[in-house]
Amino acid sequence: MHAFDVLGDPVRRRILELLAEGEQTSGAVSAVIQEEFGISQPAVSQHLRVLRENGFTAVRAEGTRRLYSVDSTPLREVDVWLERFRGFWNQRLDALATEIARGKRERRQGSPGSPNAPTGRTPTRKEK
Amino acid sequence: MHAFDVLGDPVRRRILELLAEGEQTSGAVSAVIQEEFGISQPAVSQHLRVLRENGFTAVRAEGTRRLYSVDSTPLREVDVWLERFRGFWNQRLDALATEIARGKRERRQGSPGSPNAPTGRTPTRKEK
DNA sequence: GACTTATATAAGTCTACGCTGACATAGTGG
DNA sequence: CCACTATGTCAGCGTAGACTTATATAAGTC
Repeated sequence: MHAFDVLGDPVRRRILELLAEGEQTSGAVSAVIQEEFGISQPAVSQHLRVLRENGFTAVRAEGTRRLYSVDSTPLREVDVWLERFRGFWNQRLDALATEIARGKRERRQGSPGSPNAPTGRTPTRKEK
Repeated sequence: MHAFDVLGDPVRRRILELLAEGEQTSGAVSAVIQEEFGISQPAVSQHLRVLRENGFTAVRAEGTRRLYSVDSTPLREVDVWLERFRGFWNQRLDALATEIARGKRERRQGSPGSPNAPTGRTPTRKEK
């Protein structure tokens, strides 16, 4: 299974965002996700299992609790996949700089269209 | 719709890989995808539409043909999302360097486990 | 106009996946 | 031992999305 297949779900992405901030109990993760996405504890647990089984998280027991931490190794796969597109970004930035320089020289045109601002936070399923 | 939602499908990822190599006709893309994934022309066309409508590709007409090119802007969203995990990669590399140095000093241990090699090419749905 | 090629769209089918409620298992403390 | 908390697992359900076949539309040729 490819990393993108795992990350194709907004709940799992959100879980990883939460774990990126630091190790957390299953219950704490579940509380946030239940609140944000309006799904049940077993649903969250299933997502945790997908992440665990695909290497995105590590888990250790502490009494009755399970503490989950992120394992970012599989995310390298995403980064590697992105590599083929990074050249395009640089080209577009170069083109934009050229356009701005031309705009300053000519002093007649309106401002160029601003690039898309990426989403700051993953939208919840409720918002879709 | 988040970029990861679009990229959560292996066909769409493969299409983008093909387009990253250069502009192509719908038909050419379709031929490769049909061969690799064993799906029909309309199925490929539907995926192209998802990509188009979510800004991942640009299309221009040339006679009866449609030429598709990649627009990598939405992929920035993926890159930004990845940002929070990059620190972890560096930590692991630092830890690995330390481990190797320790290994050389002690001269008694086997070689440390090698990191996961990322997949070179996206697996096809047939292979799953 | 009739025909061809190119490919997008429409309408219907099917199943994988994400969900649920119930409950099993593990651990703790009195 | 019992009651409780924590959370993973089970079994079943519903639907979103990926698929199909049929065909509409666009462009070009003779």
